[in-house]
Amino acid sequence: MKKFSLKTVKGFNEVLPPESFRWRVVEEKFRELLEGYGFAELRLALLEPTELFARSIGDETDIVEKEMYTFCDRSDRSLTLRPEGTASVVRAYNQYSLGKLNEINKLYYVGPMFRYERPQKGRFRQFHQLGAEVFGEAGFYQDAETLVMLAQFFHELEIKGVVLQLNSLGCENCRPAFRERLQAFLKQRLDALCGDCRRRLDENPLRALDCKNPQCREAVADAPLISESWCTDCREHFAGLRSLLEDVGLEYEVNPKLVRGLDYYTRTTFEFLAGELGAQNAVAAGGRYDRLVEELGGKPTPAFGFAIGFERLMLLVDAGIAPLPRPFAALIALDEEALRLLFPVHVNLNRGVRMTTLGFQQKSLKSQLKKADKDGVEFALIVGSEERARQEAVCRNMKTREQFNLPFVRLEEALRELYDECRRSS
RNA sequence: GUGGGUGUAGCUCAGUUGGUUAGAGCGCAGGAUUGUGGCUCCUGAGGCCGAGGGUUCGAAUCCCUCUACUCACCCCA
Repeated sequence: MKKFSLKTVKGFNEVLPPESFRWRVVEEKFRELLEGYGFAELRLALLEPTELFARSIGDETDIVEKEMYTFCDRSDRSLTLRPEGTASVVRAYNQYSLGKLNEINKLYYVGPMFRYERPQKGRFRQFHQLGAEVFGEAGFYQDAETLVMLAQFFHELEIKGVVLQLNSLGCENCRPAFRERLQAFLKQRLDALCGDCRRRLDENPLRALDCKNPQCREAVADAPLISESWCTDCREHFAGLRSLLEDVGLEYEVNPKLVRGLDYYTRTTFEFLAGELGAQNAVAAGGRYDRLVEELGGKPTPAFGFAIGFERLMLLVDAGIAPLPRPFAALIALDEEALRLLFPVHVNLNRGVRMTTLGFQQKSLKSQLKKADKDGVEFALIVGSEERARQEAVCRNMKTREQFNLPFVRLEEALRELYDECRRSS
């Protein structure tokens, strides 16, 4: 490998053709689906005041503690490249009083996020998320609609083997009691816990529940479950969601130890897991966060949201889902005069559709046909001195090898007709 | 932050116990056919063998350091 001194920063992910075409197709499907459900796009700042993330995601989370790209600008303000989207959406919701424009707000976003972690499969420092948030709906119908919509997205992309896991973290009324119970339980088993879990015992004991450390897993195997502490409202919310999902036939697993790494979640939390992804197996995740809008200075507003990891999603999407765009015909000029003749035809045909290619270097007919074949065109239109004498181009069907003549005066028209004919028959 | 693996052509990789001028496939360019693609054949371009140091008569090969990439831990989408 050649050594270049100028290259991308470690973990900063770039998307090159032909992969970029596939990204576009998948992103377009996401937009169509979301907009069909009444979501509107939000294009937000990538850089935010650091305190926004500290207050929303939580001071004690790994993201805030050690994964943020934080720096001071020239006026010594602490800024952070967004590590996730929800905080910014909520900030915007409050800043622009979006709740006053519509009672219900359904918003989505697409774009890069930044976390300073060691890159590995399905994980980068700059990565991309497709995300959405709904504000103003407290009931479980909203949870169910969003989950079904996500399942439909995976179905449209023909992704198999994605499993939905569900849990409920309770609410401000019942979670504190559970926290204390869990803390008491964990304190009895302090010796069995890993350093991280011990450290988080006071601030965020719930995290011990989904710690991957084998010893911790064993220690919390018979820990009290949050479901035992749910208040009536939380119990009804979760039961309502489950029965709705069953009504529409969306399969799921309840995972009572599913705890999200961000502090703002209440009640429903979920992950869509894909075994193919290896260690980073969550392709989408999210949940309900009924307190966050208020905590960031807005009016009390219930909310539900999710994010999909774009890179991880693309690892699951079969290449066949997004065929590469192919030009329809190759215009082949064998000399300078032919090139001048074909150039206007070329530029007139390629508006909005990839109709033609035209080589400017007047290479041999053979090499131009070879190129046309590689491009996968349907027809090759050849113009050289013989054709100019006749005022007719040779048009070659690349599949059947049949050739016929097209008068110069109606080249554009004839190519359009051929194109329409091909599209009808395919 | 902690481990493991790997760096040889644009890509995927061979390269024997250390031994002359470092190879293949694919891709790219040209030709076999003075103007007809896919198959075949021929030719060509393209390498500081990741970098630096050491051992040796001699290093892609052995040793050390660094670096990049990668997988995993942690955590997350």
